[in-house]
Amino acid sequence: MTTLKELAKLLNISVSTVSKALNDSHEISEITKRRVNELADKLNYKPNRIAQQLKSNRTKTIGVILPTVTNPFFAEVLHGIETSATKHKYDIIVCLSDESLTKERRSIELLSNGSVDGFIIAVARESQVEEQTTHINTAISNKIPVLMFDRVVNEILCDKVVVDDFQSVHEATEYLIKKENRKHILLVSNIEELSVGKLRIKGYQKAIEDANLKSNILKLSKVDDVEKHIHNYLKNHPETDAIVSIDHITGIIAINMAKKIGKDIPKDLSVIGFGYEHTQLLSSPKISIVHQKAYEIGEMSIKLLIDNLQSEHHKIETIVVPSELKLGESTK
Amino acid sequence: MTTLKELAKLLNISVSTVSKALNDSHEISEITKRRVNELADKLNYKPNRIAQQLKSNRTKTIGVILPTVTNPFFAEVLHGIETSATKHKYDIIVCLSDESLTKERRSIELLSNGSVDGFIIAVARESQVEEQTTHINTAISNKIPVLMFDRVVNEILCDKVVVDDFQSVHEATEYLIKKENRKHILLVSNIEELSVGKLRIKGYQKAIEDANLKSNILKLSKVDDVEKHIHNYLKNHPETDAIVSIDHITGIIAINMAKKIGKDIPKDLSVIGFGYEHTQLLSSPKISIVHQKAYEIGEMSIKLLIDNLQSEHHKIETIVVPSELKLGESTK
DNA sequence: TTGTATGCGTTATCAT
DNA sequence: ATGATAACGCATACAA
Repeated sequence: MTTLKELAKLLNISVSTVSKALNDSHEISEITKRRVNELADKLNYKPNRIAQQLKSNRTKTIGVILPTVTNPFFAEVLHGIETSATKHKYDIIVCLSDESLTKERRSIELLSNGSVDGFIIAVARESQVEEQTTHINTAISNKIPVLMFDRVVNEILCDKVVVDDFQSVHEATEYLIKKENRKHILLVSNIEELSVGKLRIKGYQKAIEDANLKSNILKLSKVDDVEKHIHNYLKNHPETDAIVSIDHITGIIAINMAKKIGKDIPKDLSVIGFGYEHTQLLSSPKISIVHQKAYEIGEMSIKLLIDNLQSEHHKIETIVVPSELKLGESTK
Repeated sequence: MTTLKELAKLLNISVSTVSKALNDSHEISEITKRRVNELADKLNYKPNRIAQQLKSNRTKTIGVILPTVTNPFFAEVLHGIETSATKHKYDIIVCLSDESLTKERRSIELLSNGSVDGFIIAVARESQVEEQTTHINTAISNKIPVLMFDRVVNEILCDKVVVDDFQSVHEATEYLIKKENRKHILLVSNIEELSVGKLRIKGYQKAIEDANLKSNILKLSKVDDVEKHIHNYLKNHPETDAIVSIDHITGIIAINMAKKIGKDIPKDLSVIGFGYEHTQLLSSPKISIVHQKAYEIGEMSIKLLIDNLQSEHHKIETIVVPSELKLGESTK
């Protein structure tokens, strides 16, 4: 890689003159500027980023810590983060916690040595369930700003970007009750132990209670055979006339199982799930979804964190990104 | 952040002594080592990574450039990359090209200033279609090693990790012909312009020709209404008794459309698609898939690239990661 | 207008 | 066993 020193030697001028010329300083004559720039172009000179970082004590890099990236929600958030970061001339270092507290903690510690200017985190399932989050506070007290999204720890004071979990499921459930006159609405969930899962369930329960209906919740742990459980439930509860899935997969399975049993969707049974971009393509009839604005969540996260990094007096805030009920063909 | 200088001042010794003590140099007495380490622990000292990078002229960071991360294949490859990189004590900077040549080129240029020690790239659709890949060669000639995976440019000499695209589809097609005695096999594709798509189609054609059958290919461009096209094809070609999908989405749609028409799967019609982890959950009956070892591809990519970075005389090679035909319930 | 000197934090070489 | 000094590449305060 070409350095300032090399350019200076070739041009028989000093390093600082070269530096100033390249930065278009008013101190330097137009003629030297041209000489310098021409040679720099010719040798494809690029200022060494590491040296700039050391000098400025800022990396213009953000550490992004995600539980997983195979879940399309986090993948799409990452998309938003990457695009927005690039626009602001920031790089991102990505770490995956695999839902493990240990990996999450290690990643934060490893990057807390000047590698990044700030963190964007969605807390690992394990960290959230066990309420072990001191490592996040450590980063903050080390003056490394943190922004949390989606999976949030209320006790930690930092910027947050969240989805309207309660509101969106409440709305979806109310839609089924009021617009479709459904009476026996099942909620299926495989994420009830997460903060977001709890909020979504509460949204469902509120709508159910307000309508004096009975709450029916089918909790499916990871290892369970989801297909079978849903199938059996529908067999044993033929009165079920609507299903709300609070994740991006069980809704599709529910549609498949209902069809198998002979239910007509949406005549006999409505289904609303969660989803993103291509989720609706994957079922027939096309599933109705609560569409989380994952990309926007990523965008907002970067925007807020960078404001924190660059503004003199940044004010901590929590932004709620509203979801959108996107009706497909699995509702009337 | 605590620095060597601060430790030195507090202990009334020189910076170099502190540095050597922390690096457990034999030159330093046990007693000073202990004094230094104790204070370092107390103040939570961590060597500044940026300074180390400048000094050593190595970042221990790899630039990963992906076309997208919402495609579960690339998401899972990224998972493998991240896990393996962490194991080798490397960080990854992730850039998404969004299938755009311009973005891909810009990302490479931006990171070719000392930010990373090497690149892992899956070429953007646009770069591959337009055969514009000089930016990749530029990186290589700048002495920044490059590894390409999945979407590969044959003309560029560098390490490669690829899937057995030809072989896997050939095998799947042969399975349908020989084991299931299928005679009218349709191939559906929305990626025929990619190198991988072309290879997969060739694998299909070879098997078809060898069996003296007729080749039927349904090419679906991105914007098309995939559901409708598949539906119409099946209506107009009722003799169709098997479908091979060479992506991770049209196979599921095909199953749904076939059921809609009244076909019994797998009695009347077999379906084999491409897929990963949870793809099989999404259809009923569970789809049979060519399972690409995406995680392993990521792992191998890191391993090979790091070998290139660290070994004295690395030998350029191409590794083929074999896929696995994973039968579900959509085949007999 | 140009050049010299200094420092960012670390490590390595060379005294003492 | 410890310390002084230089160097990585860049940017800037200060000197000429």
